[in-house]
Amino acid sequence: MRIPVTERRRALVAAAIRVIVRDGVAGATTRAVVAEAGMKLASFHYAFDSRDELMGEVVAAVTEQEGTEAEAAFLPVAALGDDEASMVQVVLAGLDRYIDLLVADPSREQALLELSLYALRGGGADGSARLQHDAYLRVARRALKNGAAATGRRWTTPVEQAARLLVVILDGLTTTWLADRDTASARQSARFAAIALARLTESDPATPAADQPIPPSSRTARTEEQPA
Amino acid sequence: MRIPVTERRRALVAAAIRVIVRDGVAGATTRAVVAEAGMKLASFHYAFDSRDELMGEVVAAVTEQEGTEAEAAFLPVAALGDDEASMVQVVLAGLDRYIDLLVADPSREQALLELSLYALRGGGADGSARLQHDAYLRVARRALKNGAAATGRRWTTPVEQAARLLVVILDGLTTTWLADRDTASARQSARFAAIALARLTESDPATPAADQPIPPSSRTARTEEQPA
DNA sequence: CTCGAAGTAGGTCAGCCGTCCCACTTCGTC
DNA sequence: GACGAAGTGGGACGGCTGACCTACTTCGAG
Repeated sequence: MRIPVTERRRALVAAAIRVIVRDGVAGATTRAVVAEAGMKLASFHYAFDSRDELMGEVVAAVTEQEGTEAEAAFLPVAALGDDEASMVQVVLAGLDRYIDLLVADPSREQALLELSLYALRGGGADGSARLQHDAYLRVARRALKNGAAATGRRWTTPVEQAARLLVVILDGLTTTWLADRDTASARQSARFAAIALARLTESDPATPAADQPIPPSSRTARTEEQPA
Repeated sequence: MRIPVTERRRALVAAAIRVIVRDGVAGATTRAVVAEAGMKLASFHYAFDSRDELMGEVVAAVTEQEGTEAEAAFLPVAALGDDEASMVQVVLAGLDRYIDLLVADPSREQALLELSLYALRGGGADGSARLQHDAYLRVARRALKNGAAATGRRWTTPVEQAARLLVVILDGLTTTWLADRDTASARQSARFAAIALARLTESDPATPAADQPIPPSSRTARTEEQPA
């Protein structure tokens, strides 16, 4: 089969991610990756100079796709009232949606963690671990801004700090759930975290509703979509 | 040199931990470990049946020693008043002390994370990852109980839930700081977390002070020991 | 002193790793 | 249809891995 280099690189990165999810970073040998991609070993070194180069692209690709997924988990918040309880619901809905993702595909999140540690140990020569973290921070900041806007509230603390706290919570929820697989407890922890985050907001007198005016009482809860 | 097997095992486990801290789990080959321990390869297979057996003991040893360290970080809390602010100080002092540990020896905490993921992937045939997590939970529960007792407060939420939240926070602080190395932000996150945890307590009318009666106003703050 | 057990030394084994290489085929271009 | 470039095939390389094996030394008990 004749495949242009660009597409072959893409296919190899995708195959590498699949292997890493299945067997871990240590299992992602050049042979395992090309086998997963249905290629020959020579094709690998035709598309990439080295395994490290492949892993670098893997980290980048995974970071990007994780960012968009996390964004999807946190973005679709229905506008609610501007009381603190509504803010709790908004944050909790996002956290619960993230836990859904985590429970649905645990080995994926574990692979992400392994990749972070790999990047941290200088695997990605540049500070790719830092880039990964920054991407999460950016998503968290946007999500928190949107959440506040949707409930007509504002942050009483710099959004950067709140966003970092959200990342801390997300990371903690992940590693802890991976260790004990206790979904109910994870949701309980998420509830506490949501309350804590919501307390960092107050009703915003300037913008009582979101940008576009929304009937303030019609669309209510509906955050109970039987999580597990 | 003639060394009894038991002690040789201990020495090899210690050497393995040192290698893992320095080069990661992947770098902990049998040869690297025996070189670190100043032994010959044959001595390794005389003391251990396989590398997996070694790694099992490494995980167990690290779990235990981490537990005692975390306990040391959280235990020495001076008794304070029974208001919420005091409770915040107590929790924050523990978190700050943990961050001190983290900043002082980052590669150690990273090694711990790598070992967790290794154990998670069935490296430790039994659920050794679960055991690790349970050990942390136990320490967290004890620390929170002591903290409440020292300030004459009680938990309005089951201590198990609060302890799990503390573990979530600890894990999150660790992974996040490892990614961005932003100590000031980490302490800021810890402050939010401490406030959130302290809110889960209330003044306990039954025991206005700790077990031993302590002058309720004399010893105050002293939690500002210039952290970093 | 003797003798078996405990521990040591050094070499060897098959297997997997990343990387490289050269002969081959397929393609686009003139 | 010729020809150089782009891409493929299969094998080979040295190096490192975990594991093993046999000869040797040292110890403690009798």
